[in-house]
Amino acid sequence: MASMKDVARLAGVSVSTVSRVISGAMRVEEPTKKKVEEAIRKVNYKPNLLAQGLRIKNGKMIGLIVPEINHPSFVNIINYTEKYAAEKSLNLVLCNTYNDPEKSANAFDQLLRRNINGIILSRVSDESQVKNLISNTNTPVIIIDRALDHEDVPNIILNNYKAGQLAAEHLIKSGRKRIACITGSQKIRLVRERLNGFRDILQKHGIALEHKNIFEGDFSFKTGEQAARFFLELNSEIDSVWAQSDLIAAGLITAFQRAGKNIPEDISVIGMDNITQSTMMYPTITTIIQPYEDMCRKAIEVIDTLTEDEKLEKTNFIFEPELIVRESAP
Amino acid sequence: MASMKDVARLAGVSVSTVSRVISGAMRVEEPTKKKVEEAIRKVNYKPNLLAQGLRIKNGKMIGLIVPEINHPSFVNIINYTEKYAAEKSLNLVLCNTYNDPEKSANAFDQLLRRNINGIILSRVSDESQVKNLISNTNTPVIIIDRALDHEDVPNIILNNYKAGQLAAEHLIKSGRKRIACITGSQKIRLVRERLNGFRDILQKHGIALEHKNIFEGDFSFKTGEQAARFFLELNSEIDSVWAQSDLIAAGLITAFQRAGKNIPEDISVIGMDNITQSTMMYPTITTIIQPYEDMCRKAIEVIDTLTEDEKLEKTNFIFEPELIVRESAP
DNA sequence: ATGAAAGCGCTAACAG
DNA sequence: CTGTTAGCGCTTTCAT
Repeated sequence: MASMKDVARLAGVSVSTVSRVISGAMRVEEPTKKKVEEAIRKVNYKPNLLAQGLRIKNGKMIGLIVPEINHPSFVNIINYTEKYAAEKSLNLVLCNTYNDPEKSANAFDQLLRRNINGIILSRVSDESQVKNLISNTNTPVIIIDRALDHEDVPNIILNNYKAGQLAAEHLIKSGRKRIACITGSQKIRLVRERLNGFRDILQKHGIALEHKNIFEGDFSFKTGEQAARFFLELNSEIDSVWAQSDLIAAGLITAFQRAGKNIPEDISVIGMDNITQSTMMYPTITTIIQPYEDMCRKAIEVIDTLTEDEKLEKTNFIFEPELIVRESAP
Repeated sequence: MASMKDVARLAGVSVSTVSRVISGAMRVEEPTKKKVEEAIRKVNYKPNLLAQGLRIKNGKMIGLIVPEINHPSFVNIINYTEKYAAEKSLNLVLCNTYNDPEKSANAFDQLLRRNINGIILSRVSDESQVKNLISNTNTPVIIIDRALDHEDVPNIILNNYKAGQLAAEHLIKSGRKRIACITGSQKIRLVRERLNGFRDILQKHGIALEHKNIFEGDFSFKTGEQAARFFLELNSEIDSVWAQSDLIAAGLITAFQRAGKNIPEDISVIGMDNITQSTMMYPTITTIIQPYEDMCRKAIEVIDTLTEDEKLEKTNFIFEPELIVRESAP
């Protein structure tokens, strides 16, 4: 790869002149500019990003740390983060932590050592540890998809209470009465918020969300299967379920079908996340959209303004969910 | 972030000494070594990777270029590539091209400008363009999941002919006679190879793969739906199908179910790829495994030995597929 | 065994 | 407007 020196020699100017025509910031005489540009073209010169990054302390990359790659929600986040990073000519470096605090710390370190522009943390599991990592640096860090009680750290989250409300309203509107809910771990704040929104709307319509109709698991397909088995064995008379993730919903639906139930006739199911898979089933899954694309765009945007040393007017960004009606709960 | 200079000052030695104790290559007196190590710990020093990368011309990263992120096969590749890269302390930088040649070229450039250790290209669409990109550099480039007729470029591929054979053998063994196949674009070599393997085995058992029972599309869910509609309208009497991707298989199955067909009783379906989703359906999809994990591990391994300036004994790595029997074709 | 000095490729004063 | 110089943080001769 050609370096700036090569270009300078070929154009008969100094490296600083080359640097100037590239940056475009300072004025350069037309003729010299032309010479330099031609030399650049001739040797197909592209500035070395490591040298540049070292010098200006800006690696032109953004780091994305997720606990799991092969999971539809994170795939969305990865996809959109890459998209909007690329739009700003930032490369995406992707780190998987497998929920392991040591791997998280490592990833964090590695990124900082690359003069990274900013780090996006997705679904961090251990709140205290994150605080530790973050406090050691002034590199922009932003949390997406899970709120953190920590001033200064920008949070990009969904209005999860509203999500629960949307689900409940739809079930009620379609005449369902014996309603169940399958949640992720209730240690997670957003899980409780979703549940509260769901319960409040039901209550408002005089329907109680019975304790035995709340099944707590994680956001996985397996949880959906387990929940279905649980309700079947209980001979529970539920006529509808809200699953707090589409993966849970998929697990539920297939397990119910296997047991001979018809979805949505016997039991209607609403999911959440609008993962790609939710349109690739029979029935397709009625779900609540998380506007991942908007959220990721905002994340990149925030990092960008923070990189320019500008202040952020606010540090919490809340996005609104939306219901999509499909076959599993018409 | 503390720099080497800070450590040196604190330990009362020169930067070169610090560098030496870190690299561990050269001998350093015990006492000085101790002092340096303590200083490192005290300021929590970590070498800056840009400076290091610039100096030794080794960015300690590997680049992965895919045409699409939100696709189960690529998710697998991303996942495993990250895993084995991380094991060697290499960061993964992920680039999405959307099958756009210009974006591909850009991604390629950006990576090279980062003194990247190696580039993994997945499912490149335009062969000629890739050759162009590759010939301009001596950075290791390896192609995964699609063969390229280009000496010097290591290829990591599946034995696709064998995959077709496995599918055919299973359908025949389970007594199916009126057999169909849904393929990706037959411009792609691996598609033709799969088809050949499939056809050859059928022929060997005296079963013809009729032309009207071959449906050509792409590897998508939509193709599966279209194919199902095609066979239904034709009132075709097929009793089994091999879909060249699980996504196609999923499209087929749901579309057939919607039309009242039972899978596998009426029509049995084999897919390919073993995507996560294939176990999350009812019925679960019988499929052909691509050993993505092994393939990605090999990719990293190849880049690693090429980075060490060692020669490669061979440049083509062929992996063997495996049949997994599940519900859709017992 | 250790330090001084050069240089990776770039940017940013500072002169002129 | 342009060239010279210093320096980002590191590794690697080259001396000692």
